Amino acid sequence: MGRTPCCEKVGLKKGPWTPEEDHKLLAYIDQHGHGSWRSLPTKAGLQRCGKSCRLRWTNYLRPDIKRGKFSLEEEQTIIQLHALLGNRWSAIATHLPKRTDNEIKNYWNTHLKKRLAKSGIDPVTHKPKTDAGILMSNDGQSKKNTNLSHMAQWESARLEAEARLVRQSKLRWTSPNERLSSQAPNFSPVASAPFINAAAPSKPPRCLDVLKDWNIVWDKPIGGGGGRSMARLGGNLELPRSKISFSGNAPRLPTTAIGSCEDEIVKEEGEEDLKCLIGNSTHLPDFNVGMENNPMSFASGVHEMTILPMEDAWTPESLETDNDANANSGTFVERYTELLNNSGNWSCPEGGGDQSDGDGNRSGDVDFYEKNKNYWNDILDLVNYPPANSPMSYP
DNA sequence: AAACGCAACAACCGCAGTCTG
DNA sequence: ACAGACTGCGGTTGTTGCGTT
Repeated sequence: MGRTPCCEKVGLKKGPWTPEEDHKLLAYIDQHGHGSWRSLPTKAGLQRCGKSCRLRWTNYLRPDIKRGKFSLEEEQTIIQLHALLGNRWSAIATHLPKRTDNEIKNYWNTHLKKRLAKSGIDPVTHKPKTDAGILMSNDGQSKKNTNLSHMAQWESARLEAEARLVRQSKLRWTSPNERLSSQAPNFSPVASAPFINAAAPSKPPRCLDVLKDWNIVWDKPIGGGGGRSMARLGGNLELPRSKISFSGNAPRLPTTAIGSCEDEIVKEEGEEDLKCLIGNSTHLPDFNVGMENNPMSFASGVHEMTILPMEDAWTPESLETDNDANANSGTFVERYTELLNNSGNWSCPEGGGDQSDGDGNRSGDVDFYEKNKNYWNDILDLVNYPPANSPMSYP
């Protein structure tokens, strides 16, 4: 289907906005609201197309925009969310109050991406560059290869999950009941989806579906290989694992160790922190999904996965102790920063601190779970109770 | 002081999804 | 159901300012 241009290009001004133009636009919107962007320029006396006005307003003139240097917390959030969401700037922006997607995108492209690259981390995949052997320790080539391989698998799982998410997201919103459910106050769409309500009417699920999908996909071992021996991702994280019965064609990936931040060589300012952040960014929770007993089998991916009542994923104590009380307190950044600060035992470990052997036998399982449980409870709170309109909770 | 290169940021472009008549 | 309008989004480009030579 052909599209007409958004506006008549002839005679319209392009390029940087002048203060006079800004003033006109501000004054008009202040008085009338923006209404239809197409008709706005004419009404406001601007020789601009509506799209240009909208962008100027959205990215620059809006009163609720914070400008200036990004804080460390904001940088952390961007990196973490970028690892999680990729170049979904609008989604990332919803968790950075008063920052626009355009600003975040620019900051990423001009600052963070370069810093990651200098740290030997591929800013696209958030994994060590393949030529970054120097970043690895002397533990041996096999470990290096394993780590890199696992990171690649992780990324593959992530992409796979996102692709399926996109394909199937529409299916989630087809029935009137679903639409009604989505209107429940203080519930993100994912949290208020009808199947969730049916399964757990009093509590939203504890899991961002993408995260769940990643874990489920990633968690399932392939071809034996010792099974799901390690859940340590990026840093020194190992997580309690779930057992999932696939009835469909969910992708199966091997599970091995992944690199930690222990092997850094580059030590420029901020880079160590960045590497650790990346390590954390791939720390995804594992959910005790309990598929064996769930009548809704894993037919084909995200859609089915979202059926699961995620209360099952956590211990009763975790449900009782941390979530509801804290679910909506504090901004995402505040809580995320606190989260990072409180997760030092895996965020950038000295010497790696591998919690698992290669055969899937782990020492200190319970302790580790107890230590990290709150971390993941918190992070799930963050994704389950996003700011209004947050795509973290589904479009 | 001028020229050049680079970084940072604003703005544009075009695609895709949604809305509406 | 369809077409056009509208909007959101991400990639890319253009401009500007600053530092270096």
